[in-house]
Amino acid sequence: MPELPEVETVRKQLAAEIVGATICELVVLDLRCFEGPSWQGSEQVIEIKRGGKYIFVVFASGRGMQIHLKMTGRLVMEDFYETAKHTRVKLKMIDGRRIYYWDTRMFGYIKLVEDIARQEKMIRAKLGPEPWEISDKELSAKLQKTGRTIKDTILDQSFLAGIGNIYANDALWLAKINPRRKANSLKKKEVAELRKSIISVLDRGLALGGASDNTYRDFYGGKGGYQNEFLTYGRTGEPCNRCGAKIERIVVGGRGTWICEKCQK
DNA sequence: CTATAAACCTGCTGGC
DNA sequence: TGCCAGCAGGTTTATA
Repeated sequence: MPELPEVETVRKQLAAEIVGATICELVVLDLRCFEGPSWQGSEQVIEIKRGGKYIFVVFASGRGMQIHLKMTGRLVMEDFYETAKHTRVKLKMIDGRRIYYWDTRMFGYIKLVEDIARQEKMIRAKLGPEPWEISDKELSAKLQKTGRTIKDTILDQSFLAGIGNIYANDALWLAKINPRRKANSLKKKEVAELRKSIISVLDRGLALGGASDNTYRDFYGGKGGYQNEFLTYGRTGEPCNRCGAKIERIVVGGRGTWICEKCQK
């Protein structure tokens, strides 16, 4: 699933290809993946930003696009997508190149807005800090305020931005914390370990270009590499990398959760 | 405040 | 081989 490392990988690639370029047409193939007015004229791209799992494409005019890949969205510029079954939106540039928004399940979208700076500000107001923007002390204080499970809490985008199910599972395993623990029961040492672990798995994901467990692909249509290094995610019955006990699948907060019961107390 | 569930969707998998 | 229930999980919205 596109989480922070996957979205950041796409953002970087998108920026490298289209900052400075001009988009002259946007064709909507499925209305469910598009919001906003119909496309008018040409727009030069000046910057591609990211907040949590959101991408913001900034135009010189002040207008722009907010993009969210949700579960199965892909932002790609491979020719294959010109005629692919699930291509939902096409973007054409004056130099002839094309960008496609592809999404099987259509949860994601491209949203065209009049004032992208204002839109970005609005979204950011709802997002918590990214994991490296918060100190152990601040994180401890925030966690003290909630009795929810630690896994639910770190998956909450208004608490911390960017973490999804893959990295949440792996970070908790790395920190040796049971996902069912209440957030306010974590000791300071555990909070520090958790923050370090979250940053560690996100950095690893970033270094490998994300996780392509099933549907995720980068801007060039390629796969990431993190799926080959999952610590727990989806590894039901496989041995724990630390102690060799079997990884078990449980459900926390209604979501699939993988843990080593022996390591994560 | 918290918790749970449904809704949005399609494709894949497991059981029979 | 085919059918169907169940599952995948980011986010919003509704309900308890």
